[in-house]
Amino acid sequence: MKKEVVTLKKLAQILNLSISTVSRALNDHPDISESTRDKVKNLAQTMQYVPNIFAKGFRKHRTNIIGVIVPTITHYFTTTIVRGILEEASTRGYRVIISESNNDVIKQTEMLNTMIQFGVDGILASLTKMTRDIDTILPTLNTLPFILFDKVSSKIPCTQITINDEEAAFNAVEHLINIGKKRIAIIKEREFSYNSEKRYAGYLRALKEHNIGVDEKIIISVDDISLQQGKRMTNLLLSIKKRPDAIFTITDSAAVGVIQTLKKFNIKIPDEIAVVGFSNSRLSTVIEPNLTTVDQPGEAIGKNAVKHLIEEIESNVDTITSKMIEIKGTLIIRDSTFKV
Amino acid sequence: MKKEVVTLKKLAQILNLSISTVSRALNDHPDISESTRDKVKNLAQTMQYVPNIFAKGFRKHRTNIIGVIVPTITHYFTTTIVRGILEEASTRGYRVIISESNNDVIKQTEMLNTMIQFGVDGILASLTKMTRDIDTILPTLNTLPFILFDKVSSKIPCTQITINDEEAAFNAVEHLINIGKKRIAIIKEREFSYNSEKRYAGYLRALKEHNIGVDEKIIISVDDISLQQGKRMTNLLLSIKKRPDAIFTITDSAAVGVIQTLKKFNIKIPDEIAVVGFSNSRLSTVIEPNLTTVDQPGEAIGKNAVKHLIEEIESNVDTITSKMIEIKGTLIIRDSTFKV
DNA sequence: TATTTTTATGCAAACGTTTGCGGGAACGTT
DNA sequence: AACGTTCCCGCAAACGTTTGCATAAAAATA
Repeated sequence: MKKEVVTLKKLAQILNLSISTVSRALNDHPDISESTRDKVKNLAQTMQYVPNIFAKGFRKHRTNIIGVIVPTITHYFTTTIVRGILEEASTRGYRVIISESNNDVIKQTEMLNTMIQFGVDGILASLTKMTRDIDTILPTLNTLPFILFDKVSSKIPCTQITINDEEAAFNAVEHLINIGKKRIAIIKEREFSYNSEKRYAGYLRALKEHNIGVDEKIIISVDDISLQQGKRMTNLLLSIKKRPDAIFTITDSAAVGVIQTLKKFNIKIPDEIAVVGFSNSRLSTVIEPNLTTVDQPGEAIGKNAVKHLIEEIESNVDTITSKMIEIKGTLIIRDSTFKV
Repeated sequence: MKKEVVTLKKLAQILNLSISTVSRALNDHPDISESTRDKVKNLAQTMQYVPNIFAKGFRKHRTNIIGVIVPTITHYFTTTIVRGILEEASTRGYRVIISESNNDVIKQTEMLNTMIQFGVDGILASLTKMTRDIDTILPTLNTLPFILFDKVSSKIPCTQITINDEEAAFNAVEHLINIGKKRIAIIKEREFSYNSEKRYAGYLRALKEHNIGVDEKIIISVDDISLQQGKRMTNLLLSIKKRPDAIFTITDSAAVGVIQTLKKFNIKIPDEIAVVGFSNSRLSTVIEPNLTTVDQPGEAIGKNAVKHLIEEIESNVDTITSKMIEIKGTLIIRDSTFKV
């Protein structure tokens, strides 16, 4: 069960060198001659020396671990981001510990704290819906490198990585206009959701640039966007006098709910009502008609987030200028808006 | 930027005690009087003392981190397991580092090694498809606590946690028989997949117990089961003389492919051909007709895995008897097999 | 050759914690 | 009064690394 553990001391004894020399040799310290460096490295290799991470972290106050907090780990889009994070972190020699806040602010702050006291080198977070509670985040900002991704908040001064929500939504709505739709409803979340607001802004801009009036009646805000809400809100939209001829939802799953209830009422998609979602989740090619949606490059977001976080971690300057980085999402046109 | 860090030494100075007394007080050592214990704990509380995890891990050879390796993190079912793992680990005071092997054996062993040398207390793994390469796993078995979940292998002597694949598949196929199907095809993976084999066994047992002959022609094995493979194999099944009247796929996404191509040929589901999947993924209620499938309690699997791993970690006996734990999956009957 | 500079190495402290051991004080027992 | 226990607590070593400083040997310079 017990393996003989190889330490610097052991290597030093065998080579008749001091511990410090061995340490420096392995770390490519310039003071060490090439010959001894090689000798040391060779022995380390053959004896399978692995540095004790704890002694190391203990000395250098570095753990090479980054913490990741996401609201919901079961969302497909989130997992693609996580994949990007894991990959980039791994190639850069960092480990990743993950927590799921379940959209619970209390949990989220707990996680922040345990991660910090645990000693992560930096934190990557996608926020809970209740971003109003930014006070719970702010203290960590000047404790360690901290970067937001996907679900971000403009009120928190740190670098943030998102997709170009506004622009992507603009493109989506413009596409609806281009196919002749004039009365475009939107199903979005309430003000607290950063992404939702951005997409809403894109929606508004598209209408404005094409001289289409805004009708509050077909702007639906829900607390918790979901497939079920998509269904309910569609019922609501169908009940008003002047029905919309297109529905843009800020989420694929809501769009699925929309389509399902439209079909229930035998409403032709896209002729009578077109539907656009957001995310390009796996559902979008399974629902019929296939859903026009915005593909979000999750892996790219994850990789970028890690890249910037590690830059902050490894830079020794104190003041870091926060950057806002937008990764481009692309509109994917399918049958829910475009009849072949 | 720099926070004054509170250490045992600092507490000791303030209280006029020795470092060791403070340490023991915080760890509830019986040698310490109640009064000083309280004093120490109070001060620690107010000064927000947090133990340096590295000094601690360095001393005790414990990290309170468990490593998790999964083949694909974007699968919904996997994420539900991960959710269970995260939750259970968190409540038990463990952190979780995750890696994704992408079904690459080389990567998988690399990850095992980096996790071990990093110092995790134990590892939870769901295997790559190529479980034939168990040699890459065996060495870690007597290095540290190791438990398999979901994608396991009977050839590896360690405790394993799965759902009751055989039984669940049996139930699924029996259900098909009960609704009058007599010629039931199966789309499965090749022999290397443990889950697939188990489900296949359940399929065979159901046929046998109901005196239905086995026809090799409608037993389809593929290397890499997926939606596309579901489509292709359905085409193949439709091309043979005596068509099946039901198709059981060991995966939901393959079942979706099956349904999509059946619909393309205007084959009535379930009247002409019924379809059953496995997983109860989100797709199963979006595809039409809704898919009959087996719900797998991912969270329960994750929690159980963590529970047993931590038991192994914290038990000090050397010899651990491996257990095989099966979590029950339940058949969910929907429109793809049952006409309302 | 004497002196300075360069090169290569070793010594020892430090990081924050845990823990075996030793011992003083208080108490109870003869 | 002398002894043995029990109860608390402190000393100091140890874990494996890194690193500032010192220093011996070699090389370069005068």
